[in-house]
Amino acid sequence: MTRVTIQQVAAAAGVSPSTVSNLLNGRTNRMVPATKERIERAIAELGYRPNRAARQLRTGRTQTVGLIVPSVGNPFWGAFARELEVAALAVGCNVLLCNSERDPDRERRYVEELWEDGVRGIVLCSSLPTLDHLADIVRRGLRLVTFDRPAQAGDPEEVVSVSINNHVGGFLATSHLTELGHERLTFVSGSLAAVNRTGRFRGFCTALEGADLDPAAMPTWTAGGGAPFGDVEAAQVGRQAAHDLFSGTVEPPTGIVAINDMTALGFCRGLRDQGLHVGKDVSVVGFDDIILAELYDPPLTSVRQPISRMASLSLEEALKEDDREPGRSVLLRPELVVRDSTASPTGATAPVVTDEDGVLQ
Amino acid sequence: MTRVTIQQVAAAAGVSPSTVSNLLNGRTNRMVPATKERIERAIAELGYRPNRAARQLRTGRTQTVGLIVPSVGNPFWGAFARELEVAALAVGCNVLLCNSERDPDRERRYVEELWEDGVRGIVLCSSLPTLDHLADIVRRGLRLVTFDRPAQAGDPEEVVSVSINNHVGGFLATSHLTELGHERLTFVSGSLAAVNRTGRFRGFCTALEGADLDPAAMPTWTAGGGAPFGDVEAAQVGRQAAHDLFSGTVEPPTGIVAINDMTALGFCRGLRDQGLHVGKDVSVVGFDDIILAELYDPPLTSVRQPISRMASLSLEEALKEDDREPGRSVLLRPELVVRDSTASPTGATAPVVTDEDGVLQ
DNA sequence: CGATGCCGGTGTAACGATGCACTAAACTAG
DNA sequence: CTAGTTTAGTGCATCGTTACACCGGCATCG
Repeated sequence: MTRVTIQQVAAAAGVSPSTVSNLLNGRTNRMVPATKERIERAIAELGYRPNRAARQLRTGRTQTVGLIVPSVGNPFWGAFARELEVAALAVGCNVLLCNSERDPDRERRYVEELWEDGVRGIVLCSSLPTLDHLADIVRRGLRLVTFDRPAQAGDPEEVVSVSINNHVGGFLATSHLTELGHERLTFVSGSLAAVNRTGRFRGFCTALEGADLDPAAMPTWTAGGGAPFGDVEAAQVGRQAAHDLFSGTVEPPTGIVAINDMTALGFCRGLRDQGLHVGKDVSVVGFDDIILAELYDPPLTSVRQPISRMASLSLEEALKEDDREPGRSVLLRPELVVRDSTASPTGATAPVVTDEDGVLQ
Repeated sequence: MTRVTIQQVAAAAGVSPSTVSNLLNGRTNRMVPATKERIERAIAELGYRPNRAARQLRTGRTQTVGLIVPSVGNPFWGAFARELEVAALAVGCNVLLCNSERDPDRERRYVEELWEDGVRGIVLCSSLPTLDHLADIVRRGLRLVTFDRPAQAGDPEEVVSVSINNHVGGFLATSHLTELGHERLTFVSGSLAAVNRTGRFRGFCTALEGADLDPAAMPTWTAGGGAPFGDVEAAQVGRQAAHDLFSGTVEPPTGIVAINDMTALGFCRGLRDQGLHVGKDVSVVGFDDIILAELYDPPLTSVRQPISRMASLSLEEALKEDDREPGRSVLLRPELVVRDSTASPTGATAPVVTDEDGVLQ
């Protein structure tokens, strides 16, 4: 019931608390092996566990990293959070999870709070175009890693970013469709001025141009500026898009590139609302390759993010103490996973199916 | 950069640190309004924020609750985590999230760690049949709330539980199918000896009996005892089940009740693998009503858990200080959401069948 | 041989907030 | 007017750990 303190251990081992502390902090070179062993035995026998609060009070440090995601209700972020925790556990860290709901105020509040709580670093999944609202905290020494948001021109240079190459991702998704013969494509995303969105859209345009198609001639769609859709509501965006694009007078597209899988799935749902069939009437490519992409009917073609690798990298950067390499930006290459939601616009050809396990542990 | 301390505030307000502390802890009756105001102004001007570590070291308490879920990679748990955070935020609490991956060791380690870190309470999402591995910690004063796991006979009496009435849920799902005219039903779940599973299965049986059907005569399926499927792999379970049930020599069921939506979706995927159509050839009912149930094609009929309400309740119980009402068990009523994955068994006759005799119960 | 350096380890003052025990002043009652 | 009580606020020890400064003893060296 009463917690064991370092003094009790010291007493039991016949040394001073300082020596126990030295052992605990890896300064074993300052003691003879026999002493080390005595202390270790005492620790084991008494079941001693250092008191974190005391430790933190003294050092100002924690073994915790903060993770701020738009919403763990979104399977992509849930999966990422899980991977980050796995990585953290492996190096004895804790993850403190926060949902920003893409609210800049909330995001800032969380960053401040985490910083005040002395986290070692923060992995921030934000797509805000600027980090101005965090600049001062970063300057004061916060170790910040942005995920899924490549470094931008105006960012504080101390910030490190980890993300996929969105341009390539958008390109892969789009050229897959053009290669299948599609000539009328639409890029579907929420109205959020998200950074990853512009990259993906640029890739979309590049691929179109490569296929001698004019991006400007494509039917376009963006969420109405009004409601700033959250991450869980991403599906709503897609559904709305399908309704708008296929119920108007304008000739609808035959292929869709969605900003993420939730939006893509929502879009598929919207098509169904109107009796249209994904992979036959319309081809849809998603982004992220969440676990549900493969389960969907039809299984969704998607651009996969190497989530596990990205989680380790993010953690690593968030924990780095000194050898700061400011402005470092890690861009990983995404991979297109072709499934059944895409086909030639004739609807006749059956595409290749790549079935891979998406999960690890 | 240097953090503001309570002393600096005290100096600025011309009082002693004790008085500031008194204000901070709501003991405002011990000071004259003018003083209170002066202190408040000083706090605002200096931007003072109490140091949590120091506070915790002194008091032994936190404003944190622990949440242990099988895996936030699973959308159901992701959604729940999000709701709990919303509830916590409203009362100024933090949530420390941990993924147990349904590993009892990991679960125990997390509980211990959280307890040592002084969390105010823990919301544990475990379906383990016994809580013996946590009994001693609970006796030592841990405020433990189990979610999605109704109280069991051998549980420590201090434990409070919040969950839906699984028996009712299983009953609703199943009687929906029998009312549609289905007479051959199978209950699909992983092999985990999860508590919610038995409740749901009992509801399944009750409903069958109510429709004059014999549970024992139903084609059964349970995951092979070997691999203990995790939560993210729940979909695999369903897919496997579909393969087994519809590729053998035994006459397959026309209706399925799955232990949760992920399994249900996996099952649908498995049906598709064999060219069968959900809602036509086979009816499928899921459990949880995750956001993707509605997006699926066809939209999935599912038993909805009132997740938001359950989150507030869980938090409330986890934070309660004194007025313990031991062994309290809150059972909420689930609700059936009928969508397109269920219909009358008019469909064509099913293929031939094999037998994978897993045993239910 | 005295000085120097190193090894193995200890003493102690914090880190920042809390809350009990205490008190000076003001007020109340008899 | 004195004793008792309330009001408004203070002093100080303390939570458990850390890290810097220090120290005695022994080996080495010029």
